Amino acid sequence: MSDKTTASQAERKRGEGVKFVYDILRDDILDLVLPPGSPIDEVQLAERLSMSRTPIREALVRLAGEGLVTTLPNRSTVVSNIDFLNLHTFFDAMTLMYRVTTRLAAQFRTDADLVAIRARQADFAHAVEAHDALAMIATNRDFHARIAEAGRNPYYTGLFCRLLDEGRRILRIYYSSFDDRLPRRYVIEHEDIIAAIEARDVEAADRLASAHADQIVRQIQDLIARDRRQQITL
Amino acid sequence: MSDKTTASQAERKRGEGVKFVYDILRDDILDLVLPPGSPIDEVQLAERLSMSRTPIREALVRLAGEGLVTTLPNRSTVVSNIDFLNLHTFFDAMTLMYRVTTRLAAQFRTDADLVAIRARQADFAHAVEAHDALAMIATNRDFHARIAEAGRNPYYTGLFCRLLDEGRRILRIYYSSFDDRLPRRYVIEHEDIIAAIEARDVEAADRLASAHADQIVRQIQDLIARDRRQQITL
DNA sequence: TCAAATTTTCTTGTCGACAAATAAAATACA
DNA sequence: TGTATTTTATTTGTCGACAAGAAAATTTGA
Repeated sequence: MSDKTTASQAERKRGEGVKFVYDILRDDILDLVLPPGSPIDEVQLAERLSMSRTPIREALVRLAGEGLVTTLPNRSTVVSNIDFLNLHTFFDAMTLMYRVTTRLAAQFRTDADLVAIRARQADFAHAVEAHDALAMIATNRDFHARIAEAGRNPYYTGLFCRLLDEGRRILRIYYSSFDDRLPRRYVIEHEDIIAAIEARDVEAADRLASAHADQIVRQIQDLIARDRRQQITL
Repeated sequence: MSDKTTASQAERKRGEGVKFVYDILRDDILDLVLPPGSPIDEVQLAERLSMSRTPIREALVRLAGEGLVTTLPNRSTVVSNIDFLNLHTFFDAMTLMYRVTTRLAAQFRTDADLVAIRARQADFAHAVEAHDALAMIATNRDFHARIAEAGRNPYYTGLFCRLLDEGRRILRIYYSSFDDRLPRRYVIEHEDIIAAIEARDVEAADRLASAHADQIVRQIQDLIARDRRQQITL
């Protein structure tokens, strides 16, 4: 389990209990520390975090609302499965949100947005140079989430972040197969997107985001196909 | 408050408590029985529904996840406000989801979907004939939600339903101003959309959904403008 | 030996109670 | 009279406990 759990022994402030459990579980689910299908035992969690079951249940309700966890009535709650059969719906929504949020960012971004976006891009470039696949996944997510924020449509941002998180989970499965050639292309594509947003060029932003999304979708599909071949050869 | 609350005296089955409160609160919020800003007293609710605070809190957490309720730490939870200043983000997302879901429905619908969609349209037409504005809002929502389901992308369906619900709240404010000429146009537009979905004509479905969305957005904007003028004359 | 029925164990959903945090009321002070 | 401070009251967040359901284990019967 996550290392943070051991630090939980320290006394927590009142009203932060739910958020505390929520964050731990969420991280563990997205990092696949808790892989899909893992049962979540309330009692066990309660004594490990040295708190009552009440805040844990509320955190679980919240996670269930985001689809990260599935609650079977009167039976255990488990980490939601990844629906590999219908991944195309995920890719479709992902691509659309990439486009829409980047468009809006080009339209509504402020200078402060640009600064923040560039900071995330720096983090991403750093992760790529360090060949740290996990950090790449996380920083890429933050980069695009920040662009979405600059677009200032909370409905899109909400769905997009959910999709990015789900993507984090999917990529995490195949992260071992990463090579270092493709990511460099991503860095350049990010730079192009930033340039379009800075120039307030909506159409260019749309085109670039679309291409970028296709790129990512293709990579994931390649990783899945490669993985499938490996499983067959074994 | 909702009439259903009185029926709550009857004994409920174990495991349905949360859903019970959730449904009641959700309906009351969307029907503006609980207008934006209304405080929600856990204790009061608990004794009114004759149950403990635990399931009520869990229902509130769920509602907070959907943005229908806002929880101020250590203070009361209130019904979320409608952000009239940023309604354009709502309209934008709404229009996009209308288009995307209708497109996908034209692409993936089954015959069973068509039957179900037609049934919803019948309900809608009935509500229009009866000049029942509230029923119109509800049946219109169900009609489009069913189309979204036929599109088979749960990410889109999820966001779309949220938007439709929020729209239900907004329309509810102005429902008194409805006239009976516009709705008939809606019925015809619905029929056209159904025809496009049946013919699997993706482009036509997109075009019609787009026009339909614009129509609805324009109507809401008109209602708001009219309301504003009335407020000034008063 | 295997299947059906029964018992046991375990987990969840709900409850009532308590303490911290905040809001409201009351008091003191200028 | 109006403002600052203390006191009271209300409401939330958390806790431990209990009972209903479901799964696992056991027994019974063929």
